[in-house]
Amino acid sequence: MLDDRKLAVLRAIVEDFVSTNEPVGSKALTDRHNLGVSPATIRNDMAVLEEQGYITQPHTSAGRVPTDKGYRLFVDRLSTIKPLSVAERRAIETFLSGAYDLDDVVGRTVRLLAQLTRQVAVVQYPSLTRSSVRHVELVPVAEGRLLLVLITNTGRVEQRVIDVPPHGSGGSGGPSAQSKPDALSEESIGHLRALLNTCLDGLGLGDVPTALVDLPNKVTPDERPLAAAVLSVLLETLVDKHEEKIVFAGAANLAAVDFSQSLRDVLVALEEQVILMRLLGETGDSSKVTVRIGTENPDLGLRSTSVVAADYGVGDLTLARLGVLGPTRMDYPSTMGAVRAVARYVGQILAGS
Amino acid sequence: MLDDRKLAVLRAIVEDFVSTNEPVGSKALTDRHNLGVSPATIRNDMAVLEEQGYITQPHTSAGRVPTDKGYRLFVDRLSTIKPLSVAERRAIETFLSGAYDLDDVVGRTVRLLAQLTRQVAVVQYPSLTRSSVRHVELVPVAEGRLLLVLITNTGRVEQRVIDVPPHGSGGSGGPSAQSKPDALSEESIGHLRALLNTCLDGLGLGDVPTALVDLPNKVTPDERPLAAAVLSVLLETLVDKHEEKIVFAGAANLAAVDFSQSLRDVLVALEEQVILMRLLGETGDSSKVTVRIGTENPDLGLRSTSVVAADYGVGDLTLARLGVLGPTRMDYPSTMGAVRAVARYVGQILAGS
DNA sequence: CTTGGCACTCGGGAGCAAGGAGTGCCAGTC
DNA sequence: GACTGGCACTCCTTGCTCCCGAGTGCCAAG
Repeated sequence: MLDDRKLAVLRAIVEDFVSTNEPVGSKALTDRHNLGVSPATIRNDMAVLEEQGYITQPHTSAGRVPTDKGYRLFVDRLSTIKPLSVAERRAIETFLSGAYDLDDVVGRTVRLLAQLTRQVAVVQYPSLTRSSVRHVELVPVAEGRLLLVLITNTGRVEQRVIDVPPHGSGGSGGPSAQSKPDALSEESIGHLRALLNTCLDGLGLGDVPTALVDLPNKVTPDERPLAAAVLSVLLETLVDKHEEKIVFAGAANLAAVDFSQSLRDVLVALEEQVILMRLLGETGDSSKVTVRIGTENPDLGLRSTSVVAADYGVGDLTLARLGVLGPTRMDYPSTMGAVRAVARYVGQILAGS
Repeated sequence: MLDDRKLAVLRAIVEDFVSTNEPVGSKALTDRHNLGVSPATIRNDMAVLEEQGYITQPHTSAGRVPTDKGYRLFVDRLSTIKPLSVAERRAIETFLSGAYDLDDVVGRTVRLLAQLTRQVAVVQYPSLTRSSVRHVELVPVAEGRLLLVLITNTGRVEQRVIDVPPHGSGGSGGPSAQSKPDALSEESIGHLRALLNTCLDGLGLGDVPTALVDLPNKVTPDERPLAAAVLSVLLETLVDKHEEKIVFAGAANLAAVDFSQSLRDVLVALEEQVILMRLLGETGDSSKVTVRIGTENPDLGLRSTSVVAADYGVGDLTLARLGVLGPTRMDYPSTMGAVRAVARYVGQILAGS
């Protein structure tokens, strides 16, 4: 259906259009690529490509522009991911290895990716649900107040304040709870802390609720209100934070491209966590870069943008996704190379810290 | 120099131009405001205002537009801050009181302010240097690794990983350090934790370094490497985090305004922490809303934007600044009202948690 | 199947005229 | 002396036509 030369023509059209941002005509094609045939022949090929929906012309008497379908074919069959230069790799490595906590890793990653691709970068925080408990800490901060700190193996630290009722109030408090004036004694807290850590150490966050159902039965009646309060906040933390955090950088790069009128839509999408999540898409084949082109995106306002994304994680464990958002008219091979490289390095950094 | 009527004319010009975004002429003025005089009189007044530099005309035969100087006079003498409606106040209160940690407070605040003003909101995280230590926690997370958690009275939580050399290595290690196989025993950590907390509790962060200079002398020789490692990381944390974090939201609102060509400059500024810091400006009179108009801004790319900012804090203590960035053609009274209100509520929320 | 030639189609830019908004100025009035 | 109506003037904006050029589609010939 499409012989080799027609594919070569399509590839040439995509490459030329990406670099010049102008509809490309048959003459320009034969000039810039030595295809060995005359413009007239190219015209015939282009007519076929247009009929099949791979290219289109903005108006009669203008050159051709790839359609989403054309870009798709280009990405799938006509191009290979372009690896980064040695200098770029080294820059990534040194830049990322200077980070000292998770916020910093994510922040540096997103800025790096934006600068590397000259587009908008998006990075999702490592998922809570896929990581496991490394440590739980309880810290008294004031009268009747505790701070719960949850540390995961991915370096994420969650903190929440717990209000502990003075004593006797609440639902299931036994009569003996009133015998002691203060249930927040150092011993009670220490006991509970030890208990939590032995119960939960190394456990996946998804398994925490089941592991803790009978926690109140494992403590003395005195400590029961405290345990109940801690338990409820802990579970709440796991649920609340399930909605994952996501950040972006490089919005200024959008202004460089000519985004017709939809720039506003893109900015709106960037500020809506939910939309961004959907854009990055589901976790796919690990270590595979995925591309969503134009109308393949779930969002209506982003009809003319593409998303290049990949999973990242440590070892076999996928933690989250990161990617790049730009115009459909994008240098896919380079962008895919940058995304893949950054995803790998982030995994390494997270594994090392 | 400028009689009352001329001031009224200037006020009317600013108000009309803000709402219509079109140069305003003498006819339109007499139609929309009953100034009690004819267009011809207004024209004379406008000629004077223009001569003095308060207004200008884009081209002959167009209406007048306020200059930065004109806006300045308007803000300083011709307008009063417009308080929010009851419904708006209530919305702020309920929206902010749902927050559960500092990140969430700041995140909600910036989104709220952006939505309220329909512009770009900027919020600086509460300054570390101005807050005080509420608690220090040490948590062993792995062989030879500790997590240091620093909790401040403003709800900020800083965490850093500490690598503790196994034993004997490092500079000042005495020979006796080798007698014990593991300096990270529970007792050592507990001891150091207690020591840190008694030394630092309630101390301003700026005073931490001096309070800790002789920490190594207060512990047993065994614990000295540990203490030194913790100390150095703690001090480093205070220094590093001095460069304060700042976030923005509402970039999509920029697309609504017609920002000539400088949209890119604005986006660049928003992504540069340093520039944003400078824009918000120095802490001024507490509880006073400050306005920077157009060229009064330090940044060249923001010649046509204004910044409305205010301090926020708990009680008399100023913690940081927040504000709004928009075109010079902005509804100053309403924006100032929103900024002031949000700053107050954030203070209350921070005081309560 | 490829090629050169040729007529055709549009979009974009230049040039021009009409329309309109707004000003500045002047002489007259209260 | 301050305000007002009138009037000429400026210059932006809009709509229009015309022309040019890039690029195509088709056809007949190699």
